[in-house]
Amino acid sequence: MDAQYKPFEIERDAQRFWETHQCFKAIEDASREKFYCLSMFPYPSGKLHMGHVRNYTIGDVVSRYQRMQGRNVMQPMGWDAFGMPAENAAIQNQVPPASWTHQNIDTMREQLKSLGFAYDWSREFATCDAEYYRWEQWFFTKLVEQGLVYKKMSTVNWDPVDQTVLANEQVIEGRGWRSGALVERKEIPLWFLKITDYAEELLADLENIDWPEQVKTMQRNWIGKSRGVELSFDTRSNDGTDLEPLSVYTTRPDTLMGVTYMAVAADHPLARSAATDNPALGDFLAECAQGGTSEAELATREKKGMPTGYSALHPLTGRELPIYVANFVLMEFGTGAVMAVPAHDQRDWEFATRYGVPIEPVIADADGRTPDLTSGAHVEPGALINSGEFDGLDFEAAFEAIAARLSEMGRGEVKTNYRLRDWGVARQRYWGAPIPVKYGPEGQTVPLSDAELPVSLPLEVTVDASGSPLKKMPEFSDLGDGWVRETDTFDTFMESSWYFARFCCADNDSAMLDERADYWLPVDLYIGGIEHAILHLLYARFFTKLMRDFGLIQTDEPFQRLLTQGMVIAETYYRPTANGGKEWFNPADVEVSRDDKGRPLNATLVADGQPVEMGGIEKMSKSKNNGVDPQAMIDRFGADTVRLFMMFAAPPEQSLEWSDSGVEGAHRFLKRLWRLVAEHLAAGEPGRLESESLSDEQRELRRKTHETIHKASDDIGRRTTFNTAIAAVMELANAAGRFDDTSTGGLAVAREAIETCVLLLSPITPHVCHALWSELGHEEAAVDASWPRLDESALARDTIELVVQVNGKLRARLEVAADADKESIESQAMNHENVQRHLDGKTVRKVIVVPGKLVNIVVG
RNA sequence: GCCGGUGUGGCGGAAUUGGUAGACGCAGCGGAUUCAAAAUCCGCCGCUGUAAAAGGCGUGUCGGUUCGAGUCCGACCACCGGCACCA
Repeated sequence: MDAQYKPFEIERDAQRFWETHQCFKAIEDASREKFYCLSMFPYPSGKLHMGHVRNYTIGDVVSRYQRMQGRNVMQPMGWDAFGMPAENAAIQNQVPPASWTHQNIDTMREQLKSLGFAYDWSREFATCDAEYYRWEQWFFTKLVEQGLVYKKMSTVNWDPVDQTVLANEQVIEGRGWRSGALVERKEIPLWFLKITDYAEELLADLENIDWPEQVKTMQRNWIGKSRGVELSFDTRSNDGTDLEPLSVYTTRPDTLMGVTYMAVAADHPLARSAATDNPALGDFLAECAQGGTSEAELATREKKGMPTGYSALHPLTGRELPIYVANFVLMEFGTGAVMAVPAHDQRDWEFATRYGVPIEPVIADADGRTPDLTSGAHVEPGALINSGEFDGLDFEAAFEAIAARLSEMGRGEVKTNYRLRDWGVARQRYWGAPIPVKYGPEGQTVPLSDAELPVSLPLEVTVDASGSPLKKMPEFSDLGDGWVRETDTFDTFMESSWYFARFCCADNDSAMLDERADYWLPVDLYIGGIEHAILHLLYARFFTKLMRDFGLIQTDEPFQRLLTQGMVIAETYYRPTANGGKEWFNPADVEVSRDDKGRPLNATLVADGQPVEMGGIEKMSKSKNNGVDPQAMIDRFGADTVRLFMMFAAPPEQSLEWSDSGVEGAHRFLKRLWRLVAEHLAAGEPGRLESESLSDEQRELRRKTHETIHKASDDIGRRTTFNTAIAAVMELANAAGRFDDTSTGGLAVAREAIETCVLLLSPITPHVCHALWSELGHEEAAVDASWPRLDESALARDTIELVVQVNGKLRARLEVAADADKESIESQAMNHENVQRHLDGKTVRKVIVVPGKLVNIVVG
């Protein structure tokens, strides 16, 4: 064989082989166990970035591993092709979003192919294809018929200069990112999907899926199930006339006697009514309507309020309570009003302290005393005080007693509440799937019939910064006879909520899904960024249940197992600029000098030799100019090296720091592996492996081989810690390299070790393993080889090493027979010279023997 | 602000169920090979200490549980992800 590792030839040949033999075309076969492996499909933003490479390498490693386990594997790929960046590019470069998107797809498809991923490309689609989104439109009309869709007023970010709706991302410090104008909150009618109808099932079914606990916890908290009481307060205007009762929800009815004021949202009807003859309040409401709608912005805003002059009557005492407007109460949330108990809620406490509202404790502290409220609220539940007949009751009893009293009076009921809100799916944008609805001359709202579908998006458009182009295209929106089309498009989360199902039967042009979906679903392993832990993953779960209830599929959950991969990060370098900003330099253009211990001293720009500042390690991004181009790395080292480095440098869930020298190390290992095989083949023909009559050295290498099979199988199959699997294979390769027994028996043991290395690595570095497997004389291609089988008998040992501790500190190591009994281990440990030194003059109080591990002698 | 996470040598990380802290790799240092360099191979490599041992210290900080804590508990600090129109 060629003594030199030539990655480019090898990779070209392997990829050609897989393509000619259609190795990765997945065919439904009820007699075989299926494995559906899916990585989150990319948004075609231009070029592949390192985050994609990491995501798709993980998926490919698992797919190829499962294939070697004998499973019928399906790994598809497609494009999440609708979204804002295409519109932004269109505004900047005067390119229609469709052609920009398709060009990007072509570029990125080529890049994916150069990485050798085992995709079934026959299932590929882009979500901007009408053949895809027509089914989404069709399904939406069915949901309308089912009563799972409705239209209601909702708040959006309004740019008063560009006259357009802005995404939260486009609101920077309360201003429009293009116009710089102060953003206003504006109410417009929008389409909603009733995800809240499924809140309970979305919560309960988390028990049945194999997801990271942290993701499940985030989803649970997002759904936010709580048990509380909904109650109403009578209200009066400042002149004493009765108004509509004010309804609130509380999870702490036990604190009811401590309510000292009420707070309503700025857009609550009560607030609006109070503002009609109160200009100062009107100004405050206008101030509250400024800025973005995002919860992060609202929650970090300075908490402000103003009295309405109206009052509420306490349902039990009849006491008059002032009603405030507060900028932290949201109309979207619950009833848009809260009862405030400043003694036992920190936010209420801060508000009351600021505005001089009374703070009255009604819950005792842990010692049963009146809590100290000088520096904050006392939020822990406890026994009631200052609450009349309810005094002394604990949280549970008080909850029930007060709820029962309110219920008797017809003023309130126990209620289960969810934090989850319905899903607003309408966007006032062009580059998305048109919402299939029309409006009649008498104000009718009618979902389109099957015959009227699909509503194709017109592709030749001029996009500018002022609103949706569809609104300005009568040829699209005007249907004649006074009928007009809806010009809003779907949230792009709609497309990504069911694409995994469409991959099962992407070629069906007469139905959304067919029985093939039931063969492949659920996805056995789904891989993607942790940033999708809530929204995308929750919407996809919801959509799955909708499709199930409509009879399209049978599965309850889309993704049985989930792997959330970490970010790819890299060092940043900059120079301060004259205007106080920073000019960022790409790590590829910077050289770092180090001291004699390898610590970085300083960095210089290669181009001019002048120093640059080190800005710390950050997520790879355009803004910090610290992105490393995957293509440049593939062109330099080959795909296998890039894949190996990405899998080796960190476990998949953690962030991965890019390191050029780490990549070189990975490349070096592949060269060494190549040479290992070449030298082994040159050493002669191995004989038969006689596992019963091996020398000690042969037995030791063979044990290492099978220990490695054991570890790598567990690491890849169960733990998905590819880094430790690779480390184990490196150890085995190092051991095989040191092994210089060239007898026919020795060569047989070496052959087994080397073939094991090649097979265990083949999911990770498939090209080089394809070539090496063939060099090792196998007719069958590596891609069709089975995963190595573990021989338990090869793991047996005669002696094992134990450590001896004295008071928990390591003092000696012992080599003992594997079957040694406790007494002999204890006496060997006691008699060890160094142990004796530490026992000298002390009394042995206890000896702990952990079989196979250690002995701890406790002395005093 | 709220929800979730992370923190171990000069660096990436390993230690899977409470039981040897630092596997594997990178960087660095020393040597071999070479006319020389690259490549390759061999050795050393937490801090401190010693002639060499022994020993002491050490997993963000402070405290606790335990024969034994990177791992469990409490408080704190720093950083990261998400917060419903970025995808």
